[in-house]
Amino acid sequence: MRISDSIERFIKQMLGDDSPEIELRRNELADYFGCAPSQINYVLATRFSPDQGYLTESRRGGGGYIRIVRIMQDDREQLMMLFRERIGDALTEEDASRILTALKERGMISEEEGALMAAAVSGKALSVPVSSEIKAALRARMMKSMLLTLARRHPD
Amino acid sequence: MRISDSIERFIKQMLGDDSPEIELRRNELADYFGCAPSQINYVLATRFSPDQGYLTESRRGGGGYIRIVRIMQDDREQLMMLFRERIGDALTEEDASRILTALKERGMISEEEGALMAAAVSGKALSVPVSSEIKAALRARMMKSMLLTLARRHPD
DNA sequence: TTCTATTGGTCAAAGAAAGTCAATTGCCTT
DNA sequence: AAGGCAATTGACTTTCTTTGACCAATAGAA
Repeated sequence: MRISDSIERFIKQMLGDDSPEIELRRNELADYFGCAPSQINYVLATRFSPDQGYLTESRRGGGGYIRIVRIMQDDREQLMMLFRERIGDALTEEDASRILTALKERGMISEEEGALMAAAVSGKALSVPVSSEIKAALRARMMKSMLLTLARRHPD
Repeated sequence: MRISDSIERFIKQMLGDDSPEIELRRNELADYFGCAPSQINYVLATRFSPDQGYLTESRRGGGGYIRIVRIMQDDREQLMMLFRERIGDALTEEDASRILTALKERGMISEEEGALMAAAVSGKALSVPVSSEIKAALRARMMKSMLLTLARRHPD
């Protein structure tokens, strides 16, 4: 069996019912599975990506760690739907605005949160010399990242 | 557990209750935590800098001390200061994170808003093929845009 | 006033993680 | 058998922390 799959299973077990988030040492884990440390990053990238409903943060240096957060099931399903069907890999400012309005109407985000998110993806904020394709990709990533972050503490 | 974090917590606890300023002996503290005295300076530099809302003065020689003062400024003024002096045309992820921590500590933004903003400027959200200079410029613009949005709810 | 013990400051090096990326390997599929 | 995608590895990089050697200032003693 593939090591990556074992690591994936192991992490998902740790993330079991009770704890929606865990912290681990990259080197320890790699040691435990007898693989290269960078393989942990590979597993994280391929199986715990934002698009799959997970957030990861990390810190280097002494006392470093990797934290993995799983978004709640309910939120997750709704978000995945939203990600797949409305956001995808690119987003215009208008689309972003429409999505935010819809979320506000459904009471999923507050007025303030919506305003902040709109500010973040606004044309003004993104007025740097990059192509509009890249801007659209940026908006998509930012929206997903922000929505996941909110979902983390929004256990509906 | 990182010693620097313990020292940080310890100091913030002393500052927390009622006194907006405290005085401490560098050597005593280092002794207490069993670390090199210069580590106290490290903690001060990385966690109690002016843009994090703290001022420090000190005196050497017999009866020497380090004084740490939490500076409380008018919210709006604080935002403008950040705007002008702290955020220029470029911002690293770490700088952004420090600013957000400071804003949270002063109660100017909520935990959620901070997380939202951090998510927006995070490396993951910005992982599109553009140079790091452009990313830094983006972060600066986004932070300004979001801070302006916040400023609207802090009328004089 | 000068000397000295007592503080704190600075800076660079070493240590401790984690991240990145490209080369290789292995496993299907055709 | 060949091509392609997924997995694995390791060399190199970046970031954060800890330590120690050496420097600077100050109060008090001589």
